[in-house]
Amino acid sequence: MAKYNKFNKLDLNFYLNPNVVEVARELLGKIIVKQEKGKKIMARIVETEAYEGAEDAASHAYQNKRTIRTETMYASGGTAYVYLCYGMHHLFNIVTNQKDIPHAVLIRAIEPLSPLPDNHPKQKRKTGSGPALVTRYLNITREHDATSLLTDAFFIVDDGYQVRNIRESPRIGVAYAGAAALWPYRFFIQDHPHVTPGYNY
DNA sequence: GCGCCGATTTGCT
DNA sequence: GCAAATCGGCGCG
Repeated sequence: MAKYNKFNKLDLNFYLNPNVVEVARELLGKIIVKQEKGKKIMARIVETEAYEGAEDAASHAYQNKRTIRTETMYASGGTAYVYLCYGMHHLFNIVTNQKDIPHAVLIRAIEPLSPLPDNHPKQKRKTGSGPALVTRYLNITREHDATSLLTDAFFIVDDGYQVRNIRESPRIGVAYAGAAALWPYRFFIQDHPHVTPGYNY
């Protein structure tokens, strides 16, 4: 008899994968679950980007650079890396690979699976259709930086959803990164309505 | 519908 | 001082 596998939490082994590009692709279709103060919010991942640490000029950890901000990238796989972008937006990344190898996957867009709270700020774009809108919907802030994704409060599950049309492209907003700016490290579900506007091709 | 630009912290020169 | 893994408001015509 087949085991009923409907909400299978991703485990440490998933996050320790040494190939961060593969992890970025595999995260498409997975569900982020966050439970805090009695509220549960779920969202399906529809767009990601891989950041390949020391060898990647687009990464905060290029050439193994260490700062207060990026120290979290050197944690073990399965850790959340949340940082402030442009002085006002929180961006959520998932650290991968083993400790001291600063690989991470940026969650660029999600499809909301829970209702919006009454106090959700009104916005122009679709809910979750950009990296800062992902953290706004899920209430992810720097308080979650360096926290584990293997707890019961904040984790990712595979519900068996099969992603049909995966597309790839260069990453967004990293034109300064020389040759790395052209690497096909961005993955998204083709024609999904919550992918970053203007980049669904 | 598009392009310009401001917001506002972090990190490097 | 300036640019950054961004977003939304404004002016244009």
